[in-house]
Amino acid sequence: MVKNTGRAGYLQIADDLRAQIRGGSLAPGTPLPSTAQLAEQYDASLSVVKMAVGILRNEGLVIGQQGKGVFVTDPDQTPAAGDTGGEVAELRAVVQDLSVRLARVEEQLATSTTPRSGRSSR
Amino acid sequence: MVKNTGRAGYLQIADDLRAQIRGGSLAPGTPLPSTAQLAEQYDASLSVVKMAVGILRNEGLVIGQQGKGVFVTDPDQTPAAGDTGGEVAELRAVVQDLSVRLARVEEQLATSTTPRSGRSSR
DNA sequence: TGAGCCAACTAGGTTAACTATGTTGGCTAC
DNA sequence: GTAGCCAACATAGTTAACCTAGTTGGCTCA
Repeated sequence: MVKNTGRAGYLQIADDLRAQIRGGSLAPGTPLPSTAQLAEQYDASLSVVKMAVGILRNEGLVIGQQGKGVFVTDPDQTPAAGDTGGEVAELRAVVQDLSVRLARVEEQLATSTTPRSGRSSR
Repeated sequence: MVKNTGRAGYLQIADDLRAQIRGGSLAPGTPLPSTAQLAEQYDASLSVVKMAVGILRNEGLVIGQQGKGVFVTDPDQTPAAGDTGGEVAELRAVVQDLSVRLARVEEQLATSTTPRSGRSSR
C-alpha cells in the first residue's frame, strides 16, 4: 500500500487517512483502525503508523484515547492546530462586527429609501 | 531542559524551537543546531529531537538539506502547511474590502440622514 | 447479581540501531 | 593549482523494543 513514490511511507499513510477523513469515508467520531491493523493494512511497521497518526493528531484531525482508540475529530469543534486558531478567531470577530454594522445599514436603508423613489433602483 | 510538565518531550522541544523561530531568535535562513547538538542541549535522544524537527518541518517552519542541516524557512515564501495560510490571507483581503465598502456606505448614510434630525443619535 | 481481578488490547512516548543519501573538508596525486 | 578520494558529519526514513497508562471483556467469588 505504501508506494515507492519517493514520499515517505508515514507521510503517504497520513495523506491517505487525511483523504478518508476529509472525503467523509471516516466520519467524525469514527474510530480509526488500531495501530496494529493499520500496520497490517499498509504493510508498514507500528512505528511508521504511529508517526502517521501523530501527524494527523498534530493537525487536529484525530484524537486518541488510551486503551480505546483514535477517533476522528469533529471539524466544527476543532480549534485548528497552531496559531491559525487565533487568526481565525480574530477574523470571526471582525466578520461579526461587519455583520452587525451591515445589518444596521440595511435597516437604515430600508427605512430611509422607501419615501425616496428613484433611489431604490440600485 | 525537557520538563515534567506532562507534555511530551518532543512536543516541548518543537514548541521551544517554534518560539525561537517566531520570536526572531532564529531568523529565516539560519541553520538550526545539528540533531546531535540539540539532543545534547535538550538532554534527549536523537530520535526525540528528530521527531521535534519533523513537527516543525511539517508546519513548514524549517526545511532540511541532507548532509548540510536544517534551516529556518522564510515566512513570506512559506506556503504554510496545507491551505490554511492561503485561505486566511484570502479571507483577510475579503474582510478588508468589506470593511472599506461598509465604512463608505455608513458614511453615505450619515450624510444622507443628517437633514433628518433624531436619526443620527444611534 | 455485583464486585474484583487479570489478560488482552490500545495509545503514546522514548530509545537505540540501521539504512540511504548528501555535504564538506582534508589529504594525496598529478 | 586541480581533481579525486575518503572520513566525518549531517538529514531523513525505517524498524524493533521497551515503558507507561488506560480500556475492555471474561472469569471467579461472595
